[in-house]
Parts: sequence; structure tokens; C-alpha cells
Amino acid sequence: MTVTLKDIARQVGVSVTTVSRALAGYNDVAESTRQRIKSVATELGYSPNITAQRLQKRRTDTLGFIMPTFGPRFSDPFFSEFIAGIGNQAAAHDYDLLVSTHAPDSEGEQKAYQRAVRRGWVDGLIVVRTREDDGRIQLLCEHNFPFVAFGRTNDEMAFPYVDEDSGTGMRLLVQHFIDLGHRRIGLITPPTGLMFGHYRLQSFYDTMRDNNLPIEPKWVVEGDMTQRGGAEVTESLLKVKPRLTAVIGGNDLMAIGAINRIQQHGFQAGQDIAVGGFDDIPLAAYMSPPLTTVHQPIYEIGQQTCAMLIELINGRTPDNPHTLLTPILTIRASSGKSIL
Amino acid sequence: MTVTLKDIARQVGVSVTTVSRALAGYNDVAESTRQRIKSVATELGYSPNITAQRLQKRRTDTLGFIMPTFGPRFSDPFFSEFIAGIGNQAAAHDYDLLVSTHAPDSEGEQKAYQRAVRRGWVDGLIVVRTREDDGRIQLLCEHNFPFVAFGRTNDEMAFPYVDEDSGTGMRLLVQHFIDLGHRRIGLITPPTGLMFGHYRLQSFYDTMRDNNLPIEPKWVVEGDMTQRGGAEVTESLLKVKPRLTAVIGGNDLMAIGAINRIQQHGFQAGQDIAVGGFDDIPLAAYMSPPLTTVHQPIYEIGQQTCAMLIELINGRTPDNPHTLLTPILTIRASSGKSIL
DNA sequence: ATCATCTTCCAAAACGTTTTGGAAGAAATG
DNA sequence: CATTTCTTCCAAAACGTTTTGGAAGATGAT
Repeated sequence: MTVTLKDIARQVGVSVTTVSRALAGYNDVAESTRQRIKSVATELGYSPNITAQRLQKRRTDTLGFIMPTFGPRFSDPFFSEFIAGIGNQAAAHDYDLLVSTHAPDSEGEQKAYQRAVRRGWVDGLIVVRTREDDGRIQLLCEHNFPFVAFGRTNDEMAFPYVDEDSGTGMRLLVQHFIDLGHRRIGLITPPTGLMFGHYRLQSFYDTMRDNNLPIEPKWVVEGDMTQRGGAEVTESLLKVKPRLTAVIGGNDLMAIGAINRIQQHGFQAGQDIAVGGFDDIPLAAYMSPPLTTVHQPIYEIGQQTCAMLIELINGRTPDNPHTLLTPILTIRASSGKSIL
Repeated sequence: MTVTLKDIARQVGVSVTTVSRALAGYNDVAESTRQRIKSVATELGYSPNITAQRLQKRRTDTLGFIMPTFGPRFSDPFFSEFIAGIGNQAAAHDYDLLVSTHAPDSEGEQKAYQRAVRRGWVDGLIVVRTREDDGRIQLLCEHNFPFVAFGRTNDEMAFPYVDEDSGTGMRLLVQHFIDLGHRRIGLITPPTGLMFGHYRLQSFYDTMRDNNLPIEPKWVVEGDMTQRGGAEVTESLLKVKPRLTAVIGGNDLMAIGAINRIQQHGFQAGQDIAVGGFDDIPLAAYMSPPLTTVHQPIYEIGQQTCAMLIELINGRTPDNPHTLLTPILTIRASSGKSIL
């Protein structure tokens, strides 16, 4: 039932070629013919078949984003903001965005990436939450498939990425606490294997050492990036003696979980125990107490990542294929006052 | 450079047809030939060109989801959970999910829908946040395009949807407050035009009336679904004399904004002023005070909506094209104790 | 009048797949 | 032996577009 070039051609009494070229705006078709063609086209309600165009052009004008979701049920404000960033950027360049969700390092995820590297599904991929020895990135590099990552990796492979300078972010946060007089600071790290967790953990150690502060192994626990997980592991941090005076969450959700558990134990977050987070999700400012956190411009990162990918796909080399964004420490009430 | 059926055919010394049918598992090709073909196929690393398949099959095996984002920068946990729901369901049925973001009722949104109804982009659409006189739904109905909505509309057009029973949800919440002894209850409504806002508002009025409680116009203000907006309009609610004893947010984010502003004014949410929300986003339980809210199973709604759409696309009539989910009131500390 | 140059058009190939409608030969049936 | 029925294969068409490489006629230059 859908109307094709052939239909128009028949009606106007001209070849398919001419119709195609008339509509595409080539100048080798008489203006009068073009007008007739155009009017018939709109009359019949013609619109080109996208799939056919794609087959012919051998490109899909589609970007892929495989969301690493932890657990089937899943909600992280990080992702809705990030998707908005890449989505808007993609739309601005007339690209579609294909999204699929898979648990990190799962079989489904692997299949999805293998499907992707076979040309013809999407023109390029956006990879987030890079991991140590990241199989996804190795695969993409091997197949020479266009992609841009949000995050670096430990391999020495060269690939384009945008990343926050997690190390600096952590340093700012820890130093802030130290400057307030804290000596015993706990840390809830992201799951082992995530690169940004690695940088943050490393920088946590470094900053403490640079300030000649010792760290007990018990001060560092691992969370799963959710508020629930953050709350649970906070239990063990609260058992530490002598008591920790500050706790840092590897992301805002875990920090929020920590605050929750701290208050359940009868302490005041921001007074008895200072708390800091990472990301500055929109809700961070609306917690009570409002959360001190390292601000990451997620939306902009999404935009930049996407823009870089589009450059890459179109054969241009991005001017800065290794963008490192310096984070800003946003101080709010949860870090409390000086305890000196 | 990509390997096609033709390459395999040439190498094996057989026609393209035979290769295609061998790989597709038809039984009109000798087992020995099939084996040779298969081994050559894997040897060459063949994978079918998806675009060509789509052109031939005249279906894209792709679902579309046009996310109504308020403002360029945007973050709502609702959406990441919803996307996870539809995404997983789509993947389970071997469908891809195409996501694009547009401001509600914007020109871009209109174009996106118009693009969609032209067959060939996606096989079906998922519509969320239905509106009064929803132009999107009218368009889709006119073009007889397969879609399923999360939410009803005021038109009497028949279309498949999944919806929460917002009216009942609001009734539960309001009655809960009334039972606790509240008489002056404020409401922050979602933006005018959103159907679920309409139901909630209506049910708010109804429940108050059924309890013989009057409502002052000043008790009802409109928010924009963000925590920030919720906080701002709470200002005017706090000016009401005699003082409101309870405030309901049209969604959790606005309720959180309200709590924030209430506490800035020196009141204790849950003690001086009770607060309730809608959605039960994962963070709701981790607020301080934890938020009393109407639980919506967003992930499941996403799954159901998607499953229904796939039924529809494949020509099956869903067994229940008008699913209404009964919400559950989740009582936490923010609604406080009885004030009688 | 001849040749070169525009202008306007189009047939055919191509993109990579699936499906249709047989054909050729082998095997089974009468 | 003559038919019928399997088995195994394939050429060609189809999906709807864009691009290539001209061709035919008109116009201009000499």
C-alpha cells in the first residue's frame, strides 16, 4: 500500500531515475518536470523507504548504546540524563539511537556487541562504564569498529574517549574532608573492575598518604552502585572503632544509602558523620542534608561522546580524541563543618 | 569487504539461493551441501546484512520510544526504569529499541511521530505520559499505526494501553492523610494536560468531598515534575493560612522538592507537615524522612506495554488491551503520625 | 553545415537478502 | 517401461532506493 518511486514515475510518466533525482534536488532534471513530480509526490503522500535507502547507502545512520544494567529491575538517574545527552546530540545530526540493556559482562552483553561489530546494525557504538581489561573495547578495537567510550581503560590500546578526571575529583573531596579535620574516612567503592572505581580508589589512597594519614583496610568496602547496596555496606563501616568521622560514597546513590543508614543508627549525617558522594545527580541538592558531591556534567559528557562518535563515523578525526573533564567539588551540608 | 551470500556461493560452487536456504534451515538442500556451506560461512565469518533482510521482509523488528523530556538537561529515574522494562522485553523477543528524546508537544516531537507513521522506520511505538487531546495518539490512530500507550486519554478513541489506576492511588493517599487527622491538604499537580495529572487531581477533589472537607484554590498548585519545580511552588503552599498540615506531590521528585523546601523553612517534614508522593522511585525509601508514596511498578509496566505492542505487531489481539494496574500505598515516615 | 556543448532524460546495475516457480535427475510406483 | 514422486538445486524476481554511464535532442559556435 505504501507509495514508492515507481508509483510516482508511472503517474507522471517518467522514469524512476528521474523521480529520484528530481526529489533529491539534482539539477539535471527540468524545473517543470521537477514541479510535476513534486506535486504528485505530495499528493500521493510519498515518503522514501528508509530501509531501502540504508541498504543502498550502506550505512544505517544509527548509533548504538548498550546500557549496562545491574539486575533486571534497574533505575539510575545517571542513565536518563546520559541518554538525553546522546539522544539530543544524535537527533541534531539526524542519527537514530538504538538502545539495548544488558547486565555487565553477561552473555547477552557479549552477544549484543558481537552483533554490533557486524556492520549493518549500527554505524557506531557508545560504551559507558569502562572496565579493567574491558572485553567490549578489545572486541571493538579488533574489528576496527567505530566507537567512543565514556571512560578509559587499563589496556594500552588507543581509542577515543571522554572521561571525567575521577582522580582529581576524589582528591578534591578527600582533601576537603581532611581540611575540615577528618582523619578517619571511610570509602564505599564501586564494584571492582570498573575503571572509574579504580581511579577513585587509587586517588583516595594517594590523597590520604600525601596527607600522612593511615588507612585501615576496614575503612574501605565495596558497594554495587545502588542506594540499597550503599546502605547495606555502611553497616560494616559503622562498626569500625574508633568511629569513622566521614564516609565517601563511590556515587551519589550509595552516598544516599549511607546517609540513610547512618541516620537509622541515630547519628546525624553532616554533624556526627560527614558524607560525600560522586556525580551530583539532580536529587543530591534536595537530600536532607543536601549532599556534598563531585559534580559530573553527565548531560554534556553524553553530548560530547556522541558528537565525537559522529565525527569518527564520518571519517573525520576528532580534534581531541582524549577529552578529560575536570570535575568540580560541590560543597553542601552533608560534609558538615570543621571538626577541628 | 564484508562477506555476503554471493561470496559463499562462489566459494562453495553453488547458487546464492542454495546458500540462503541452507543457512535458513530449509530441508530442500542436501545435508552434505549444507555442511559445506556452513563451514565456509563460518570460515569466512559470514553474518547476514540486517538492512537487506529488513528490506526484503518489509519489517524492521524495531520498536520506537519517543521520550518526552522536559528541557534539554533532564533526569528522571522514572525513565531509566521504564526503558529497562521495555528494553529487556524487546530483547527477549528479538526486537531492537529505538529511542529519541523530544520536548512534549514540541515541533521536534511532532516530526518524530510523523516520521514514525511512515512505515519503514519502526514497526510500532510506545507512547508515555499521555495528554488530554493527545495529538500523538490521534495521529497514530489516523494512520492505523501499531502502538501501545502507557496511560489513557480523554478522547473516546479505542487504543490499547496499560495504565495505573491513578484515581485509586490518589484516593488511598488522601484518605490515609485524612485518617491521620489532616484537614488542610495541599497538592502539587503535574503540568496541566497530562492525563495522569488529571486523574489525580480529580480524585483528590473527589476524596476530599467524600469526606466533607472543603478545598481552597490556593491549596492546589502546579509543578513541572522536577524536584526543583516542586520546591519552588511549595513556597506558595507554605504561605497558606491557616497552615496546611499535609502536602501531596504529583510525583516523587516534586514531593522531594517539597520536603526540601519545608525543611528550609524550619519545619520538620513528617512531623509539622506530612508529605506524600507518587511513583515510589527507588530513592523514595532512602529520603529522610522516608517518603510515603503510591507505588507504581514502572519496570513491570514497561514490560507489559512492550509485550502488548509486540503482540499487536504480529497481528495477535492482546488478551487485555486495556490493562489497569491497581497501585499500592507505601506508608513511610514522611506521612507522620496521627495528629488527632 | 558541421562540430561541440548543454540540457534533460533513462535503462540498467547495484546494495544483500528471501521467495517463487520450476528443472533435472534419481527413486519409487504402476 | 512409463509414470509419478522425491530430492536437490537454481535463475530470476522482488524489496525500494541511488548511481552510473550514456543517449537524444536542442542550442551554440565556427
